[in-house]
Amino acid sequence: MDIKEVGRIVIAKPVASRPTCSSFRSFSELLAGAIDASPTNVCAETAVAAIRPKTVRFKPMVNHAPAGLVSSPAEISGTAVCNSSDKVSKCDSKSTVIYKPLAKLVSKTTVSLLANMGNFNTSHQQLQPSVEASVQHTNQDKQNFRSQITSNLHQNIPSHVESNQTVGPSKTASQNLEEDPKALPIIANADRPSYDGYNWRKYGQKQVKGSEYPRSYYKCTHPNCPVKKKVERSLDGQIAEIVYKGEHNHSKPQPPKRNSSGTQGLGIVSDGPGQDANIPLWASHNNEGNEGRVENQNEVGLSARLTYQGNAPLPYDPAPTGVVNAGGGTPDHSCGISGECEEGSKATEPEDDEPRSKRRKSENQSNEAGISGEGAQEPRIVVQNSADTEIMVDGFRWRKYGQKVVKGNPYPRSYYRCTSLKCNVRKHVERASDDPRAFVTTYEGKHNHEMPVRSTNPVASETDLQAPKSKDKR
DNA sequence: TACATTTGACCCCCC
DNA sequence: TGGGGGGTCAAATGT
Repeated sequence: MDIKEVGRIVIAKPVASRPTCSSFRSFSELLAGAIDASPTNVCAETAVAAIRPKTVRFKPMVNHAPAGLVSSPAEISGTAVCNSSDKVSKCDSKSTVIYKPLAKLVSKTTVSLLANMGNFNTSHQQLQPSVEASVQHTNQDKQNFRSQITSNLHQNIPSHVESNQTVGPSKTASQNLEEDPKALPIIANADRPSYDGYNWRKYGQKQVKGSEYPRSYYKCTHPNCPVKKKVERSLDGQIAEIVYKGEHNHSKPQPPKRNSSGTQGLGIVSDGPGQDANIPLWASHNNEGNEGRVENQNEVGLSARLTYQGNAPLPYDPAPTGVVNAGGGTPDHSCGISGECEEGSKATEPEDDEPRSKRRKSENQSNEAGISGEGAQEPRIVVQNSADTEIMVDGFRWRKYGQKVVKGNPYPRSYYRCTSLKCNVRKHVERASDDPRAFVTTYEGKHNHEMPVRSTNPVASETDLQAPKSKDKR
């Protein structure tokens, strides 16, 4: 334990003063002692990094995937110990800290998210397996809902990795870690892929009326790409809604390629630029920049939603089944993850490209509120396809147990419940009555379990997740 | 030094 | 037509 303590100190405070402790041994030694099983070499390297007096920024550390995610001292403390290859599960994303000795901006939300992500593997060694798994999974998903897989292979790759429970991300998704690009180390260089697979630059933030939290505005960093998105947070600081505007005129940025060592590409930057946001990649794999609305449940119990304004279908959230087939902008979205193509066809309608920014938002909000109210009433549900629909969205598995046309909305509302035992979380998804392009998902309850698939944890972009900053910053 | 983020101010749209 | 609010710009600031 002592050793552990020592290691903690070193990592957390890579200051020159540290060596004063007479009892200190070299970091590598300590590590070696603490971790018998782990390869000494690795430890040594880690130690060096930790001790390095100067602050090492996350960006460079692309290889250490979850690095940015963890910043809490506790996590940090675990880093040294965790490097042992055998203790992957325990180490999780903590190792990240090593690269970020300094306290970085991590919102409470992020912290909680991270906590939820406890299982998320952090060290690249550990990650590698899971990452690959994720990638494979991703590819599979793609195949499931994409016809143009070949051309777009890169698009989904980042998604899963990123996808960690964000928000919410959320970034939510969030991812979740979508929000603070800075905190989200991986892949966060010039290109900061968010959970939706694209790179965003924040160009504005504004306090919106009626919202306690600021709305963040992002632009796709791809040259000449007109796509923008705005991320809103709910009262609890979680990403509540992400609205995309415009269509990407390019494919998703090539995700960092993982070399044989599997070090690269581990990082997932939440949209937020993350942060954004936070919508989990998995949820947005198909989010090819189009407009539509998706939602991400970064935080359990959170009612977050993702909206696309424009032609684009909403690929990522299977719930809005209709989205997938939307003929609009992105032709490549064949069927949703859930494979509910049929439903999609029902719900799908030709969508205009006309951006409806401002008004749309307020309208959607009102719709959402209305929806929530109805949901509470437990409307009679007509069960359809109850057996065949088990989908994974936002990192959780959902089973569709009903669909119903509710009053005031010509579009059917689909009801889903979490497939996890003992979990009573439910959600329903429907198109906004006044805007078929918008999907509103309402969650009820909180998950009492972790995400079934770690690799898909949404990571919210740090930026979006951050608590509203006071203007005194300057 | 370069780049990203922050944030006050301005512009535009809708009611 | 004016006011309010959302969206964007761009200088300042941070990393």
